[in-house]
Amino acid sequence: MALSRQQVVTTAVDLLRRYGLGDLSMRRLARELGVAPGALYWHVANKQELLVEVADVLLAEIPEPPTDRPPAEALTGVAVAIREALLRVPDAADVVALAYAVEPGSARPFRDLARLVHDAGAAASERDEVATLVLHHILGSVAAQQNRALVAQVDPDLPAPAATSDAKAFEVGMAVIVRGLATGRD
Amino acid sequence: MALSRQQVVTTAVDLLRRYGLGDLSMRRLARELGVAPGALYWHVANKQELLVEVADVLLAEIPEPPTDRPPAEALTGVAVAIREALLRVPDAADVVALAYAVEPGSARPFRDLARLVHDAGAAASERDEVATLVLHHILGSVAAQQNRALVAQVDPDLPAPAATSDAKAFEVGMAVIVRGLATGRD
DNA sequence: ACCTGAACACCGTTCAAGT
DNA sequence: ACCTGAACACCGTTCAAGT
Repeated sequence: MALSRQQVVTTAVDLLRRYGLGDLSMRRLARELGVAPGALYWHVANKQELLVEVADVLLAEIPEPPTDRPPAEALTGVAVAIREALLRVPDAADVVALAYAVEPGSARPFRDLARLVHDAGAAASERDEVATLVLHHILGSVAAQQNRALVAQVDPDLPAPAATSDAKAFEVGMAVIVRGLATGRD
Repeated sequence: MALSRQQVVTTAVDLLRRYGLGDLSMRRLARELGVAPGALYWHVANKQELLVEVADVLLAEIPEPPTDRPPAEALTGVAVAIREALLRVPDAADVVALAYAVEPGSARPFRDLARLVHDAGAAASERDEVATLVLHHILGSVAAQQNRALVAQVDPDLPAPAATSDAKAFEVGMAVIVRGLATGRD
């Protein structure tokens, strides 16, 4: 049966999940699908477009935030949930950052962030800016942890990964943001 | 005369500044230096090590913060200065993020950030965590703006770059952080 | 409509051999 | 000590030609 765009994207996500961005090449993907490399370009314009599609799949899998908690707590909750979801996929931070450059704010988790930032007390005029700050904190935290793991594979004379202290550091940052929000309310 | 490690790094920085990360290949660098690709590997272990060296050069060029301003203002000042310095070099955010994974907190501008975060009222126990938050905000902001410019080259049917609104958004984020810091003081 | 074969113009890295 | 030549195992993308 004929190859489909869906199939290409799904297999790409699978490859990313299993081996990381370094092994997600158009040629490797074609091999995985039992097809010549050129065939992919009938379904997808180029690799960048494919990666945006991959990022959309990853973001769509992030659970929606519960609605029964106070706003500040809920905001930290989604931020942590997004962070943990991305941490599970190798190089997810890089892939999502690229997608975010192409279509900023279009993914659902971003819109969740913006809404909760507003509920947590931000002025309407600052909603998107603060949501972006939270997003940068998430992506930066995930990228740092994932890149550190990647570097440690090659260069094993570095400080231990210490994932729990990364999580702690992330929450300290979120607490500062939440406090800054509440203070800004008028 | 023989090639030196310094020369390799300096030429790499030059290539990055002029053409971006996409044209900073070991082979292109060797050509620029009038040498065979293999020669580079006598001076540098691999490309990753070279990029860390390149990042160190970029960070070393960032001016030191003035000491005559109130701490909160000085903190925002360095953050803006680091952001502007990195914005001038294509793909600087990616390069610095990689270096940060290898040697977190070793570069001088990072230490400046941590010191000013402390002066601005953070508990000593939260100093590095908040400095990291500021760093993520800087790198995220720079990466978003630079990747957006890069994408616009290929895909010219997107919203205009709007660099000034990026700068505004960055300062809104810094204001939230600074407020969150002051509130946390005891 | 969908895919293959083959090419084009590249990569990072290694390593025997030269000077 | 420092570098070349040549190779190894790859890339992303294009495009005539096939079915």
